[in-house]
Amino acid sequence: MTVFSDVPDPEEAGDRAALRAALLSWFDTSGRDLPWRAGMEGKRDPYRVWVSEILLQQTQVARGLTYYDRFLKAFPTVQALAQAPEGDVLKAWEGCGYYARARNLHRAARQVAAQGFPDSYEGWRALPGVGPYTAAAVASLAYGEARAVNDGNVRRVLARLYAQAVPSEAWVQAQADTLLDSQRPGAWNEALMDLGATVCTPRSPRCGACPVSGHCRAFAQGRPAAYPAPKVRAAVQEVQAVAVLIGDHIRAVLERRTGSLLGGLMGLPMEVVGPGETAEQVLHRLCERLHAGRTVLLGQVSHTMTHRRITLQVYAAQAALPVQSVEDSALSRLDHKALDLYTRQQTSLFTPD
DNA sequence: AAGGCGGGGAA
DNA sequence: TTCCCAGCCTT
Repeated sequence: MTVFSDVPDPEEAGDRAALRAALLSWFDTSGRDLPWRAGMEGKRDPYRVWVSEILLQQTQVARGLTYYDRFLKAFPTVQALAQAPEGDVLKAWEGCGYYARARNLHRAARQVAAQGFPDSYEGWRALPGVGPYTAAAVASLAYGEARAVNDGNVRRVLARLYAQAVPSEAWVQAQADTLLDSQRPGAWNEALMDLGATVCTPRSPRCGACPVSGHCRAFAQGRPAAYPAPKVRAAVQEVQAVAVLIGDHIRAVLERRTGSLLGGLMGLPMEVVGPGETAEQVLHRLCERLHAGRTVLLGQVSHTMTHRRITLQVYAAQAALPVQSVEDSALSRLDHKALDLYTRQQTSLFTPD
């Protein structure tokens, strides 16, 4: 069937070739200059590419830049990372979130230090913390393997090119595989992601600056921002908790958190207020466990973590327990907020309202 | 297939 | 506020 209008058909082979050429040409002149992109195309340093990809999972590039520099200064090679204690690795990651990334990266570095770097998608995929996206990124960028990445940028760009409101993971991967430029897989993957991050942005895409708007169905429809449809997200859960500060904001009693939430980090002794419980009861339980006495309320802090909003009552207490250096420990933002109350409390003693 | 996992930027 | 960010792992 012949189409007489000038509506683009990005699923046609000739159009795909033109689209590849246009996007790669744009990338060669307008791609981002990022520190982990040093080295020859398709032959980058696997360690640096790997670290950057883990850091950038669910983390914007602007933020990743700071941590990349900090992390590589602390652990310049995979051997240095493998030999470091986990606490040091988490300290370098402190504030970046999703701390399982750091712990998995550390575990994987110990495997790589012993066995060498994998040299294929499948080999990378077997390392902890390396999923389909990261394996494809490292394989294409450091080894020149023809693997298409599928991340949030790729999903959005492809959803718009094909006007697909609800693109499934399988659909995105299939389109990305078909569109991949097998001659320059690394550059192609970066080009698609750069386009998504700088031009084909979520809220207000800059279609006037887009090198492939002529191939885009969403643009032809005049409503690029309608694709993809927003994802349904779980409601934020309210959580009440109680913590005690034994010591001060420099040295305090800290416990290692276990489980999936903030697991591996250190923090103030803390307990959640369960249903049907009062904060007073939880404080009492906490003090019994620590053999602590003489509590005084320091204040309250709140902290939102995507899926839950934590309201924390913080009490100063005294107990015969060893304190640790706050500066040398990896703490969550929530614990730093709680520790900040100590400084405010001291100040207010001298400058009452 | 769905939910959990941090913290912050942009609109 | 809302939505999203170079995703991965567990259930």
